[in-house]
Amino acid sequence: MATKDQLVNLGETLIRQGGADAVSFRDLAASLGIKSASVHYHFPTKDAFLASVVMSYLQRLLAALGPADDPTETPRDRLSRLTDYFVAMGTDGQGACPLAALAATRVRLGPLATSAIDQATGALLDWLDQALVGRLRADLTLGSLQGALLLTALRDDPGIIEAAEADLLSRL
Amino acid sequence: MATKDQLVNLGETLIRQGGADAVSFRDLAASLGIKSASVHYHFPTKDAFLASVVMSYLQRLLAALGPADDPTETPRDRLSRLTDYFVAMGTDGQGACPLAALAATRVRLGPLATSAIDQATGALLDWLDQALVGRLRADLTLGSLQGALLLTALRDDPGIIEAAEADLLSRL
DNA sequence: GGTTATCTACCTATCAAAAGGTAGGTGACT
DNA sequence: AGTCACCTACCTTTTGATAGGTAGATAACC
Repeated sequence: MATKDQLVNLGETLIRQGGADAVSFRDLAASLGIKSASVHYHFPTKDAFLASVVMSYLQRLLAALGPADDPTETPRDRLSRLTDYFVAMGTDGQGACPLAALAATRVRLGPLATSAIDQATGALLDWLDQALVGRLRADLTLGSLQGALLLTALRDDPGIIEAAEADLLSRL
Repeated sequence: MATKDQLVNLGETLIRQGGADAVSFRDLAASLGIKSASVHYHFPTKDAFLASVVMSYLQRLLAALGPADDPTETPRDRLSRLTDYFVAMGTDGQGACPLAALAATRVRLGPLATSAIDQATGALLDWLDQALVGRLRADLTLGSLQGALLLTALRDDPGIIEAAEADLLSRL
């Protein structure tokens, strides 16, 4: 895997566990056996790095979610792909959703990271809005998952995110 | 108001907006017109300060919630006091719940802050558990509110936390 | 083919800023 | 005399960032 991708993946893990300030260019570099100055070769600023992590996460998530308007699927089919993704995050013990972790420190983020988070959240809400066709509110659905995942990490209890999935699917 | 209380209140605001790393002893001191060394007079370490902020928040919240076992009240009466508190936080434009903001950076917190967060979350879940008498899951209820409040701050849309309140109350 | 230029992905060395924390002092009030 | 609530003055560590250099690969040119 290319160094750049390794940096992004490592960054996502660290962000999920401790937010934006849990990742430093020195720590990132040390984990890969390079120097911190070399990280600046791939990402000019930390702001740009955080934005890359967010966009990488968004791309992967959207790919896992698939189309939101496939007429052969039910809203439940589509929603379950999102909840499954969140359950997987709650089960791997690596913390909350990177979006939630960064959102909690939003005033400290630069313009690129802020914009990436807005874009990612918007894209996710748009997908949900289409996928649910009005059966549930997109924002409340996403909020329930984010909150449950946060509590899952805090209490170290994957049962919470699993229960959140069951609850949401039962309401469709 | 005593300096110590002013520090705690200011800290809570900053934490709600940007997490633990958004508050520095220097900034706190400057806001009150004192020096950073003087903050150490009131709180030996930052870890202790964060723990104080959490416990102060918990006390205030529990006082607003009142008893969870008053037989003259319905579960809805009790839950609405919690949701009202979250709606008020979502409306003041000062960010998410301090517990959520700190939980997102949990790996960077010291032992005192970590323990305070665990204690506060536990107390809140216990209260909810009693208040809801099994009608809703305490953890999912709290998670929904935390997630909705996070999204409210992120989207700058108080309508989200208000909808979360309405949704929860409608399920009782 | 051999020279030259450019690009890639790192390096060393260094900087300034911000952070938490400590030691010891000072004036005021009890 | 002693305590309270502050102060000055420092220290160390960590941080993001920059300047400039280098080995190797690739491409361009004659």
